[in-house]
Amino acid sequence: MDGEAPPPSLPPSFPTYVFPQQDQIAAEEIDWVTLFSGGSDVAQGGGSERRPPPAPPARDDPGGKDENNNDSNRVVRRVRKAIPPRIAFHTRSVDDVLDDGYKWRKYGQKSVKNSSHPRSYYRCTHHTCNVKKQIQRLSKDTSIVVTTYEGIHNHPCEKLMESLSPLLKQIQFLSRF
DNA sequence: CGGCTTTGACCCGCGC
DNA sequence: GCGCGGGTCAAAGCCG
Repeated sequence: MDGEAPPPSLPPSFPTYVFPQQDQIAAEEIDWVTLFSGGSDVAQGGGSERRPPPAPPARDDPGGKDENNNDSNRVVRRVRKAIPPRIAFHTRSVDDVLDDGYKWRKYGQKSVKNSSHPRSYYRCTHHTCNVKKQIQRLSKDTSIVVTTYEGIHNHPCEKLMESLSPLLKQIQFLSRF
């Protein structure tokens, strides 16, 4: 498509954070109360918010690919509408994925209704971290990328620690005197 | 060779 | 009850 409008008077590599307006982001997309009241474990794996399966329906798997109770795995992963803390913001950038310092692994992509651009699903690669994020480009303004974070990281930012480690070492060294 | 992306299939929630 | 839309899984392929 050649109708790609370049960001107006903005360096292409410099993301600009645009706070969403009320009519652009649904209110429930930002659960500030849950967010600031330490509701991070909602998105963690150890939460008790898991769907209680009293009697999991014996789904017959046509593929028969589950040899070691894949059913139970699927049952466990289904979370009842727990509404984890979510932060959605708009970013003006030519890059779909903005580098926030964390490492993400893509686990899905889906075309959504009312949008010509697919929505991408990412998950934090840290073993103990369950944070997810969705990335979608606005159909109205293709220079705007909507990033929705779900959950809170329970580990330090790798890149941040990487850049800080020399400084920390120096501080430790100096603190011995 | 290990990690990541792609992509089709599957499952669930919700509205009608 | 049914269909639609959204979210996730997992196998296969790709790449450094």
